[in-house]
Amino acid sequence: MKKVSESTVARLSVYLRLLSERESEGVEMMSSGELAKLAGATAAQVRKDLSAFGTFGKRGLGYPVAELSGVLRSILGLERHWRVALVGAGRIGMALLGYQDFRRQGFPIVSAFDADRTKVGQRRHGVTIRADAEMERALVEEAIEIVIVAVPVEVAQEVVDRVVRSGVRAILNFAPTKIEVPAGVALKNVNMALELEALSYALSAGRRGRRWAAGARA
Amino acid sequence: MKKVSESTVARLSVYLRLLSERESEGVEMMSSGELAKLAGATAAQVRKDLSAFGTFGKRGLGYPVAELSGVLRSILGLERHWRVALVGAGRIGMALLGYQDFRRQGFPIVSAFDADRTKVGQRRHGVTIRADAEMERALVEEAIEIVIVAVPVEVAQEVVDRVVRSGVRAILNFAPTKIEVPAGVALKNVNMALELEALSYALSAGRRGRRWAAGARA
DNA sequence: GATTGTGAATTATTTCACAGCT
DNA sequence: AGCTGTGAAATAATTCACAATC
Repeated sequence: MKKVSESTVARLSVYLRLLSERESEGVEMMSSGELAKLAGATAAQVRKDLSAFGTFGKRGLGYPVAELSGVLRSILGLERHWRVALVGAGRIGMALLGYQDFRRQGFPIVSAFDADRTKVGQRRHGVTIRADAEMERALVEEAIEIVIVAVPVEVAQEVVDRVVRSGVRAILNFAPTKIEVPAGVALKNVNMALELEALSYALSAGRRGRRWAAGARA
Repeated sequence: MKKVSESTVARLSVYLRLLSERESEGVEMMSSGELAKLAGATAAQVRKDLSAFGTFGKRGLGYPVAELSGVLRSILGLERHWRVALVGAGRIGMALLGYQDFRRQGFPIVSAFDADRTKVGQRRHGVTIRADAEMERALVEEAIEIVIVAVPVEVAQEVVDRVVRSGVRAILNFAPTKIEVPAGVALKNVNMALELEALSYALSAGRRGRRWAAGARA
């Protein structure tokens, strides 16, 4: 089994989305070229990405759409649901709580916590917000597997440390700050400020007449 | 002027945040090593990143914090405010409207649009939501420079096309789909589903005993 | 003595190109 | 004939290592 880069994993998600669409349209086979075109990649890249996990295509024909969807779903661990908890029920947290797509895609938010007394006890989208102090116990008892951290920058690292100590091994962080996690814990960041700044750079660099990469990391 | 990769630009944002913090604490000089440690990079990388834009350090001493902050702010185009509009006032869009940090960081959302009749006319966080049909004209008249697209996947490309035709050259897309923009238009994506799937992959791969990159793209 | 700036070396990622199936 | 799977080649990103400078 080869080592797999983060960009490869990101592309697999994209491929899966496209394959699922086509599958529901009744398409049965798809070539690496077609898939690449839709995904904004090259045919060779599609094949290399897949080749890290096995050989799924039929030479001369392409890939069986339904089968490959299944394989990708399995590789990405999307055949099951993951129990997700939310820490921090501010504006972003609340919006995520209401975002039904997460549930549909296999990431139901089953618990939510906040340090703000006035928020505790409120029920939102089927989840009752509980006190921050109850977090550790609940994460363990409810077998939470992924935690979404949407707390202010100042407390983000501290909250992550507590989450990690509770045995959670996957964290999605929305706080715009560098978070440290021990090896064996997966961390992903969503940093909107960073993306806006990259746009600001592109606009400024453009005006200065410098060429820049119009980034398309999906 | 060397070409600058997207990851370099992302790191510049991180450096700037750290430098600003230290600056407010009264720190005057900082070495590439210190900065790297805080940023989760290497000293050489910090120096390489900066060297693409000029030479700002003093050998034997490090970098003057205040000066370098200023330089980075200038490089990233953060010395000015950018006029931002929001298209799509659903859960995510509304949350972004209320997110005061954007305003504070120089990205005030000055206009918002939605196709939903019932939302039009509502005032939220100082911005009145207007009809989708008014978008093109408003983007031009109000000299909007960055548009945040938070509409459903099905209409995202279409909305982006309209935005681009209105002369906007920077787009932050929240719809989890591949968006095409012409050269000269900067596009950044925030795709929470993708990040969750990467976490799912990491958890699954971990269980399978495969090593994986616990990605820390900030 | 410490730290920068930067070519050279290394490592990672992407693309090429073609033998091998269907 | 068409398309995959994959080594080899090309390109990109990162790290090394050291002369230059403060």
